[in-house]
Amino acid sequence: MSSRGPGRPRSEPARQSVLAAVTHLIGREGYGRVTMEAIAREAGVSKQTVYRWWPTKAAIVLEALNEGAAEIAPATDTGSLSADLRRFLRRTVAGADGRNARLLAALMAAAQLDDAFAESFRTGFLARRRLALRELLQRGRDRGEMASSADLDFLVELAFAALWYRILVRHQPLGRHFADQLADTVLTLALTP
Amino acid sequence: MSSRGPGRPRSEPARQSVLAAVTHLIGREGYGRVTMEAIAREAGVSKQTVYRWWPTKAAIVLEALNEGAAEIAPATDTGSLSADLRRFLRRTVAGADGRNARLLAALMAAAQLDDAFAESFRTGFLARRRLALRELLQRGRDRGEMASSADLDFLVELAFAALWYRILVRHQPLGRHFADQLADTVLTLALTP
Amino acid sequence: MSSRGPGRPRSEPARQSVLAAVTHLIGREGYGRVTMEAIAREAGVSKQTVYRWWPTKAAIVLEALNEGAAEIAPATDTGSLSADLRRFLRRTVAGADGRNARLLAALMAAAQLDDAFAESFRTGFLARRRLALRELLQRGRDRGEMASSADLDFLVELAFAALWYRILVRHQPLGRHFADQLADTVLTLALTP
Amino acid sequence: MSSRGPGRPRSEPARQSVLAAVTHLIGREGYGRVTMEAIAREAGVSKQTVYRWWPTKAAIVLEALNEGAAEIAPATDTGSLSADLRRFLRRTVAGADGRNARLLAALMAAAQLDDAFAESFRTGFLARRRLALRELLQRGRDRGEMASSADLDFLVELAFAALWYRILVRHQPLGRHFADQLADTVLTLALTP
DNA sequence: GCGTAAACGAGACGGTACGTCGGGTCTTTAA
DNA sequence: TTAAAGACCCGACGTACCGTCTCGTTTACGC
Repeated sequence: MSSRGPGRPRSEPARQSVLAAVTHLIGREGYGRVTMEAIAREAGVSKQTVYRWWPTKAAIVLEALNEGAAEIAPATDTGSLSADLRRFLRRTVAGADGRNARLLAALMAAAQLDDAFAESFRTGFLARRRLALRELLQRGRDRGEMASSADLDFLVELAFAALWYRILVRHQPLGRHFADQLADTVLTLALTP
Repeated sequence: MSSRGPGRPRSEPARQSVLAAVTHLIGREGYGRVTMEAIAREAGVSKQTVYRWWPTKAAIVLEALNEGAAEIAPATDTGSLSADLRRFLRRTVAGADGRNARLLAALMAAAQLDDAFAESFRTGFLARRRLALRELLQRGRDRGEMASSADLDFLVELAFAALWYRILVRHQPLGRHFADQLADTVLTLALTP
Repeated sequence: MSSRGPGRPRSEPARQSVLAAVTHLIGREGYGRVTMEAIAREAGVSKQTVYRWWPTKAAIVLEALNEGAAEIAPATDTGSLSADLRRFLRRTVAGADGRNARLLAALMAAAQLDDAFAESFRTGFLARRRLALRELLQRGRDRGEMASSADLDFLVELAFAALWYRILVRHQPLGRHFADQLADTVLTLALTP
Repeated sequence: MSSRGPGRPRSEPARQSVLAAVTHLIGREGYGRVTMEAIAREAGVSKQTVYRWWPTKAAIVLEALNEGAAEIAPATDTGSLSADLRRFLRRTVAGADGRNARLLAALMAAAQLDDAFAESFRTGFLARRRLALRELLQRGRDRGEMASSADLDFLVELAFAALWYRILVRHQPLGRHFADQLADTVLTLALTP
């Protein structure tokens, strides 16, 4: 059933130690100073094995981020827009803190340097996260908790923009207070005609 | 007064052709694919001359951006918060469009890769622009055009966050409509207690 | 009798297609540009199968050479030193021409690069061929067709040296004329006290 | 006069330490086990510098050989064919002994693996050495010390063939005795009609 | 004017990392 | 047990840029 044809199967330990290595190295050196060579060395894996499975450094980081769970905060439906929003943003902000902040910043930087990666990052990562929040807001609008004239896409963009600005500029902390402030802001705008 | 001691003076043509080269190359290849080597070649200048005057690629881009004018939009005082805000954001958004968008995105990416540059970018570029907008809002508050409880720093952050998100993600255009939408948003939040 | 124990028997077609592949590839690319990888690919055989039966590229070439017949020219005894010599050298020169020249040159090159192979090549290939000619000369001496002071080993060495020089340097053709010229030379020296 | 234009001049120490490194490494490891990487490392020179000046390993060896003096034995004219021949072959054999034997064998091997190098080796190294001996023999013939029917090219080929065979096969030593034996042989053949 | 001195172009230098290739080995499924 | 397939670790390949270092040359200034 799980037969995968002939040939030596891919080494799962190798895969995981590469992901661990990239996370560790970026935390220690910063994305820009991490090389494919160093990743392979740190992971105890040959360069060839790295290149066999990932085309670029950014692709490894992306997989490491997805692996570390922190999947998109599931928009559990509490029945209240306000509560849903608070919960979603708290989870999202928490997931972008600490070690992950470095990885996320690195990905956004990589997207500016590599057009091919930018495309996959935009549609495969950013857009999916925007969509999750948009559906949350849509539910609120369907329940009549929002001015019908509200521009949902703009509100979603505003929330993620604020989050990314703190990730990239790092002049203010990411925390519960920030998440709640953001939720209040979105709610205020949603209710204003 | 203009005495600069003995020795051959710095070549202004060389300086300008480096700035032109970096702008041209980033537009054509993208920041990540541009090398110091290529900049010198394209500018018809020796590598040494480049390194004599700029420590990093990012420093050249920063100077090219300042050179191309587009200084911080001067917050001319019209007497009305609404009008000031509209004017400021329209100018700022316009200055971040087109060719400059690539340069700005490159700078933000460089800041993620190089901690030393990040510091100077944060305090010398981003903070100064935030300050300009903050003073504009402060004037409005002093004139009583705003709820006294409004969090000015947060509003400023929100405006620039939205701008940077579009610069970096490029999923929606930067334009007059976006600037006005942003101005309206800030104003709404400023008036809501 | 032909029982070779349990298990799948060695594939004769695989063996032959490896030998054919190595001959074909060396003719097309030259020994140095042929890789084990390419041999396996060209032969339609897995790399493991190649390594299971031959330790090195040179070993394959050596087997290919022996396979292609051209065993040591048998020193048929005509009763005359002159005729024996002529016949032996004509056959030997002919066997070193054309496609085999490339293979022989490759073997001599491999012997310079790999000491282990050099040893087996020296004693298992070169020495056996020298011995064949030496015995031919010895028969002539026993029959009194040669000055008793003649240094047989030196004459043998001279003949093969001339042959190998043409194989390796390729500035003059290998042919019947060359073989006869060589035979005359050896005979002249054998007769001169 | 010796002006070499602008730019940093080539480093003579670097050049010489590369030549020394290649000689040392080949003596220690054998030509086949020496890599460009190891040459650069041993010479304390960057790989780029090696590749800037020599296209292949063989080219370095060739230059090292010419550098180590041992230029073609100058065919000083003693007035006697026999004496000239003896002197020439003694010098030539001596120059092919010891450390140089490894280098020469390596060059001949490289010529079998790389067609481009083969060409330059054949015409730039081997042919020039054959020519020197040919001129020596020609002088002898002009003085009437040789049968007029003698095939000079064949005699030259025979002498160098014998030398190369010992270099490559290494079954007998290169020494004064061998050189004299060779001289006697050539002389005998030159005198026999 | 004439020397001093800095900036300039050219380009070689020691390095580091790139992305690829091939070497041998190992691990799977199929015959 | 052998075979095909193909992943594995390893190390070298030849190239691209890095930032630095000589060179010879040019262009100001101050004596």
